[in-house]
Amino acid sequence: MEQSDRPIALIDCNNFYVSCERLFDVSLRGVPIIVLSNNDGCAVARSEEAKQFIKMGDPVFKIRDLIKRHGVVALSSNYTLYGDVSRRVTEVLHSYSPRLETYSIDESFVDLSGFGDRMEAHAARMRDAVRTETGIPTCVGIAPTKTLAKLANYAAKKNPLFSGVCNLMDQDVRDYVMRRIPIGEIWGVGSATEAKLKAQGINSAAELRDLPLALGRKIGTVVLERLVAELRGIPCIDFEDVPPQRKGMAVTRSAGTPMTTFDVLAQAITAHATRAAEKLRQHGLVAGTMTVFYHTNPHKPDRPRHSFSRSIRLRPMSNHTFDLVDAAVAAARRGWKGDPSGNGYGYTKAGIILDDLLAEADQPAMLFPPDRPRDARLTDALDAINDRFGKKTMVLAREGVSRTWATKADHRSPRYTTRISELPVIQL
DNA sequence: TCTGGGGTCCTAGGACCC
DNA sequence: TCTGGGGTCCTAGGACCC
Repeated sequence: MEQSDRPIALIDCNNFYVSCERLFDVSLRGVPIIVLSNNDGCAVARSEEAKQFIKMGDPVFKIRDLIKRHGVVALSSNYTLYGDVSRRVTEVLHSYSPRLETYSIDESFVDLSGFGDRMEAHAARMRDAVRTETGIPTCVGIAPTKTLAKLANYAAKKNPLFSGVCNLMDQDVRDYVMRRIPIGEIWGVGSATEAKLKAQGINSAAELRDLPLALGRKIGTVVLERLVAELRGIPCIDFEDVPPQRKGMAVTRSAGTPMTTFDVLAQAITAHATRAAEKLRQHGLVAGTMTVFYHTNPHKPDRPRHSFSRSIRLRPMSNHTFDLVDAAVAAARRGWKGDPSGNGYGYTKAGIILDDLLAEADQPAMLFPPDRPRDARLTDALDAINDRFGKKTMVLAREGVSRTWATKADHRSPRYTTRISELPVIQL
């Protein structure tokens, strides 16, 4: 297989969630900031200042001292804001290349073929435009494969010499950089693969690149073999400027208080199934398979543990709230192991996963389709009311109103809330 | 002395990503 | 006390079939 000479750019926003927060609050600039996950459970984004002493994914309760000592501002996440800023960034990028793949909320691959010698200048202009028009700082990596573009982007972020744009189309520059990048930083090398490779004495991106393909497959799977090829400049991961049909979707939540009665669990399952059906309808999809699961806290191995998961075929395929809720609660009941004596299990997480998704219009015709105009009108009314008056204006009675299962953010003790909000803020 | 072989489909679980 | 949520892809192994 041949090395590619077609340049792919990866443009990645710096500390995206943090940068979004700083757009609207100048007092956050220059101070260490972290953004917390949904439940205020762990740090999912860090400013440069915070990266010095807080690791990605650190649980908040373990870093509370560090937060206090360094005057870190800890913010709950605001996904609506990040989604909107992301859309604006993508809009700007689109004016710089017709061929673009939005890879995640803060990264896009851009096809730079046809720019010749001007590709670096073009990338720099693109970066300036995003900065000027949205306020978000970015870095760009350019290389012949996606994996190398990711690597280039990493170098652009780490080494100020690149001034935000690292071009690895040149073999010598690429080799220089790859000899200095540890394998753990490579896109597709997680902790398990990192450990296996290190055991074989492979520590740098350059060493992994030089691994024989067959050995790559032996140590890992075909995935690692492809990764080695990508590091050699042979593209194995397609450029997807048309987003493929999504295969599944999920609604899962941790419970603020462990769920010890079936009633409470059923309320949570009802809420998640309701939301899952809403998501399906929003995307114009129906699902053919639904999986219900719930489990106790896996971080507490000394307590009674139980994990339940069951998949159900939905026939006909459906996006009706009632179909999903009924099936989900019935399935959940079959796995229930709680007992009223007080020795029951405390379930800390529950969720609904939908698979075999299909556009509503492509649904196979049934010989005897169920006649349910009433259900359809009901869900239409439900969506209309919740659209107009806000989420959860109308819910199934079964979901209940106590929401004892809801996440900590909704059910946090007053003191805890106070402590988070009283974290010191340094004003410039 | 000694239980067929080969194909497909499905699912659970692992690994990885942001 | 307190550890996110939502995705994708791959593989091994069981069920089933002829």
